[in-house]
Order: sequence, then C-alpha cells, then structure tokens
Amino acid sequence: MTEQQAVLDMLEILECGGCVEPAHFFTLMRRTFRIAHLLYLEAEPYADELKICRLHHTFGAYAAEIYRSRNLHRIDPILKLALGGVRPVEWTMARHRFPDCEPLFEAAQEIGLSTEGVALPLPSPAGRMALLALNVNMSADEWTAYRRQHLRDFQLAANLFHAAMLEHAAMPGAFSARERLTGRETEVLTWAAAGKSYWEIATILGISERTVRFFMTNARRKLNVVSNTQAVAQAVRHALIPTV
Amino acid sequence: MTEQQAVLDMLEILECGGCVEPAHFFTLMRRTFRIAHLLYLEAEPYADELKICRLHHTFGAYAAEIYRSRNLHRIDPILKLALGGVRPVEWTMARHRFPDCEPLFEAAQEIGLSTEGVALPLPSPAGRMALLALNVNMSADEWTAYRRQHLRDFQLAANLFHAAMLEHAAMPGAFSARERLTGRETEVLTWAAAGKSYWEIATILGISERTVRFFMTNARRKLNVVSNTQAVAQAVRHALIPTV
DNA sequence: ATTTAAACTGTCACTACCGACAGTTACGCG
DNA sequence: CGCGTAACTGTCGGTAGTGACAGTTTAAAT
Repeated sequence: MTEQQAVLDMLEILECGGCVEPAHFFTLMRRTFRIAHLLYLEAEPYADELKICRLHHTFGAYAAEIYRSRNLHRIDPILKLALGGVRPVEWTMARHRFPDCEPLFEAAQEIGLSTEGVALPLPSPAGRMALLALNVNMSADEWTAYRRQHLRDFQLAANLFHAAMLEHAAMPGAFSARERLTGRETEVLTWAAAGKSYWEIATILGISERTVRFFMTNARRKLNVVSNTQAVAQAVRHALIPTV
Repeated sequence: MTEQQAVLDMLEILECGGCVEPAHFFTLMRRTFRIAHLLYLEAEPYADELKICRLHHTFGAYAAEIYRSRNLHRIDPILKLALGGVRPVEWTMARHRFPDCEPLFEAAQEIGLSTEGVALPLPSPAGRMALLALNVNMSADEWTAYRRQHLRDFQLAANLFHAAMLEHAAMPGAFSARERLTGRETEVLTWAAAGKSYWEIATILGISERTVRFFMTNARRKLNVVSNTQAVAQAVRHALIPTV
C-alpha cells in the first residue's frame, strides 16, 4: 500500500496548510494521482452571467485560447452543473445530458485531450462558488474503477486546497499590501455590520461614542470608502470581518 | 481490506443519492465507521446571532437539553470555527485555542460523552453554512491514526449527504422560502453598498428620494435587520447583490 | 531615547437616515 | 372584476452618521 501511503501523506501536507501555490498543488496532485490536467476556478454568479475571480489550470495556453475564442464557456455543461450544485460532476455524464455541448468535447479531442474527468463543486462562504476539475488520461472502465477508489481523496484534497486559497487570498494584494485594519477597527466594523449604532457599539466595547467614530473613520479611510454601509460591504466581501 | 470495501460501498450509495434521511445516514455512518455520535447543523449567520435552519443529531434528548439549558452554544468553539471557515475543525484543537469553552467539554464528560472528534464545515450556495460533527469514542492516539486514514471518507460522505439535504428539502424558513427581494430592492441595496446616498441613488435610478427609502425599508424588513449597513452586510453575505 | 502606531476623548455644525403617517398607478391572474 | 404585488410619491420629526477642529496616553520598535 505504498500508493495509499503517498495519498495520506499528501493529504496531511494539504491539511497543514503547506500548499497555497496553485502550481505547487497541481504538481503534487499529478505526482500523487494518475491525473492528466487540473483546473481551479473561482467565480461569482451575477445574474445569469459569471464573473471569474480566479482561474488556474494546467491545460496550457493553446487550449485556453481555443476555449476562449470559441466561446466554449457558453455551452460548457461542467461549469453549469458544478457551479450550480454541490455534487461531483462526471464529465461523460454532463456530456450525455447536454447534447449542445459537443463542440466542447470535439475541441478537447482536437487538441489531444482526454474527455474523461470529474469536476468537484466547492461552495465558499459569501455565496461565491469554485470548482476543481480533474482530467484523466485513461479508458472509461479504468477511470470508473480509479474514480471509485479515489474520489474521496480528490474531494478532501479539493476542499483543503480551496480552504487554503480562501484563507490566503482573503485579502487580495490591494488590502494586505495597503493599510491593514487594526483590531479595534475590525471590531467596530463587525458590530456595525450587526446593525449596532455608535452608541450601542460604544456601550458594548466600553469606550466612548467618539472613539467608535474615530475607529470607523479610520476604517473608512483605509478602505477608501465614503460611508459605513460601503465599508461594511467591502469588509464582508474581502472577509475582513467574521461571518458569524 | 474488507473495511475499505465497506467504506467504498457506502460512499457509492451516498453518491447515487440513496440516502436522504438523516437518521438513515447516521446509521450508515455508524455502521461503517467507528463513530459514536453525529450532528448535522445548517444555519444562517444572522446579525450576531445564528439562525438554525436544520439540526439532526444522535446525542439524544438529554445531551441536547443540557446544551440548550446551559447556553453552551454561546461558548462552543466548534460552532464558531466550523461555521466561520472551510477547514476541518479538530475538537481538541478548538478546545485548546478557546480557554473559555471548558464548560462545554466538562458537560460532555459529565454525561459520558467523549471529547474527541472533528467537525467538517460545509458551505452551501447562497451563503448558508452547515457542518457535520463526528464524535468518536477512542483514545487520542487511536483517533489520530483513525482520523488520518478516514478524514477523506468523512469529508466525501459529509459533502454527499449535505448535497442530498440541499437538493431534498425545500428549505423551511430559509431565504428562498422567506420573502425574496424584488428587483428594485436589490438595485437600491447594490448602490447603497457602493456608498451612494439616497439622493444619489434616486438620481441614478431616476426616481424620487422617497421611493429609494421605500425600497430600502422593504429590504430591511425582509432581511429582518435594523439599518442599511446591516442590510448590506447581510445582502453581501448571502450573495443577494452582485460584487463590484 | 526617539519614533511610530494604536487606542483613546471632546465639541460643533451639518447631512443622512429612518419610522410612521397616508396615499396612487400599473400589471398579471383566477 | 376584484385581488395581490411591485413600483412609486409626499411630509414630519427624531435619531444617527460624518467631517473638521484639536488633542492625550500607552506600548512596542528602532
């Protein structure tokens, strides 16, 4: 059971947060499993459109260009199913359920990619969605057996990597590099997000109302916003204040 | 590897959607793994409170009563960590990081429950959070080894069961069932989150300032909040308004 | 020992927000 | 047609938030 051991070791590395670079994670996954390609996508559903927040993959620039130029995202059933649900999405299953998506799989074969794989939906706090898609280079029967054995590993690995991505980039460049909020500023914002007035926050924190205003003003300045409402919106979006 | 086989079989059952009853799932889990008790909780972060949407567990009525009557939810670090993050939460880890939570673990020992276990956060679409907590009856060392081997199984099982729960019930008391925001209410909230005043929003939308207030008041009522700031915080958390 | 940052406070004047009063208009559905 | 729902508007009075004025204190880092 050397393979089993390798898998468990890898999962342990991930759980200890030892892997935040997508490239590193992809390498680790390809070394541990018989995976041909990986893709990690984080997006926000906006109306019926998708706003892509993060995208990392190993398919290469050529494949990406094909995908983009032919507007394959419009017909990609894997995107639709994985970002809209919470269950693993089997590529061939998606293919059969959506006859319109053939151009996608034709394009894959055209550039020599396998059409076997699975996509794992990864819901995030704050309504964002992500997915990790795994592409394998094996026969259908082989894949069925391999998948049965390793889906649990894929799922845990995907969850842990996703967690690392969320924690890591909770404060994307702009905020971490720019002025960070102090403890009090965060506290005051948190209570404001809970609907408390200055007077209430002052009472809760045991300080004067003026001081609450002081922290709030500093927070507004640091976040570069004009109102408490906007500040809280920003803070929630960037996970600067706790959800619960 | 009979145990391995049993695990894989169970996961397959779950993936085929063959288990939507919590009681059934719990039985299946306890038969397959060396798990003493399970708890599944689905909640919405609501202001500074938690609104519990669904709760199923095997701890029994007595334990539940103890938990409720002593207000242990206020100090439960597992709730806090699992509903606020995306990583598995080890019970002993949580215990060490939050010294205030001793009464919780004392109560557990008092009624003969083990204090070893793990809680798996399960984010759902639409900003809701859930968790599956697993309680085991083994020594710390035993648990460490067992956990290492089976965390991946727990995670996949939790995800699949959670998926079944989401697909199955029509969310009693959730946002979808509760009053939904209308188009204008969403628009007004969106602009408020962008820091616009009533007057500005009125100008942007080409309506009167009073009407903006009208929509905002309706939104506050529907979201059950007391200020625009809190409304925007909720809306962002629940992905009711688009991210800028 | 000086600098830096965080935490803290007071007052004035203005603007924005918010609840409660009481409506009108337009559209779809049974 | 009546019913429900979404969109829309006016006015009053009180409370909450915001900017600009001008500070003190404490603790850690250089």
